[in-house]
Amino acid sequence: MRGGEGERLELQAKKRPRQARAQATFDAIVQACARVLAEEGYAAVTTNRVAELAGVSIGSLYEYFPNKQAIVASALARAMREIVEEVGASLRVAVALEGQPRAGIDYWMRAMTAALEKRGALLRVALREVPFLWDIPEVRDLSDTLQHIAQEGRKKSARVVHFDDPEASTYLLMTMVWSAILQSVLYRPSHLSRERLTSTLVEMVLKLL
Amino acid sequence: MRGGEGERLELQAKKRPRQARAQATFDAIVQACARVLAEEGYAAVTTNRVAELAGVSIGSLYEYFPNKQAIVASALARAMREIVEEVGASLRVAVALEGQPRAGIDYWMRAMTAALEKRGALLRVALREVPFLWDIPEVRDLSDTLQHIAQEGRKKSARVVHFDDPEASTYLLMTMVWSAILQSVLYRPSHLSRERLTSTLVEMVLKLL
DNA sequence: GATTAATCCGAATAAATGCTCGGAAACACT
DNA sequence: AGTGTTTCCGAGCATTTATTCGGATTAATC
Repeated sequence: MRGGEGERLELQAKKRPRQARAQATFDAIVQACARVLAEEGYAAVTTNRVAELAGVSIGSLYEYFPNKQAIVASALARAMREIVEEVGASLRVAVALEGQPRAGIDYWMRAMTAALEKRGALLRVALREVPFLWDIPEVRDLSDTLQHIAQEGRKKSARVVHFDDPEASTYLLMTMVWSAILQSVLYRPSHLSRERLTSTLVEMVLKLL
Repeated sequence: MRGGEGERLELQAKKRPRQARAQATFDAIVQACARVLAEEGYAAVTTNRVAELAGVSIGSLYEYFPNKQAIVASALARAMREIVEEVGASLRVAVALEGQPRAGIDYWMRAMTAALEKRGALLRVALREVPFLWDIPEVRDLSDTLQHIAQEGRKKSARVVHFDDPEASTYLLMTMVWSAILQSVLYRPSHLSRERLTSTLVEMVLKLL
């Protein structure tokens, strides 16, 4: 019942399922946890609720996870890996559109938006309510991973950021774009449509390159 | 003991302290709560802990607050009001520096950074761990308030954002700057100094105006 | 078919903690 | 000093909920 400070939490899954049946319950648990998180919030994630929704017994949870946090961590780590994969793939497409910078940037912005939008509810809860979020390796590394992706794109592209400090400006550009998209997904500003924001964002990025 | 979904939480203080003695305990409670939040995290905020640190009895807490959440809400609302005030004040200074846009932007960026930095630990916990954060009016309105401040600055200044959609681009610019600063305060990227980031940020903003 | 290992079950346990309530103490006002 | 109001106290109640454990059930292996 501790929170998110001193204690070292065990966030790894306990044991690998060996039989197919076991793999199914393992997945059911992780998936059920993700659903409760997204639909009911972190406070609703009780071990009993997750077990119930997964259709397994409470005892089975502790067969594969050392504690509640490890279940949540598994669910969130999975989502992060998916996001990184989608964002990375979209960058490769964008770079392939070398000839038309606007089209490339546009595609990339929209892909990032889609990747976050698809998991909006989950991300909202994760970022706002999960106390040990930043103890999850996949989350902690996300920022750096995105930086790598951005650097990679810059190197392969003809366009370059031309400011005094290329590293700092690349970092900032990526951070700003990512934050703006995330913000609009999480906060859902009512007076400005997503479409309007995206196209304006593309303009701004082009101007900064 | 509920979390952050369906239930309507009472986040207002219960009753106003009438005597000076009472005002002192009221303040002590709010301040103690802020300290526990910033130094030990939300999970450490138990009614007993706050009472202890405030040097009052547990019973006294419930004299002025209907529940635990109201105490946390009071502490955070106070911080938000202070931030808005500081950011607003710094904008007025920046606008007064009309002649030198670079100096004005620079001053403003640094003031925002300072305002957030000063409350870094508190903000980190608030944004990452407090489940009902967005039910607090002062927090919910923060984004809009910042938008107003930005619009105000734009109107009073000679420089204008020149993109197809002035409203969207102003919104995005403010969001991006705010997010980037907040991000760097919360995340503390080790490989890039605060100074480096700030000056680059100033460059970028100038380029977008 | 017998034996071993993996998986699943769920009532019971144990601990944490938000909050109440009856009464004592301090204060304001006459 | 007397009276009513405000403030303060803190042991105890009530509830929630993470986790255990002994044993039943099913699958793999010989």
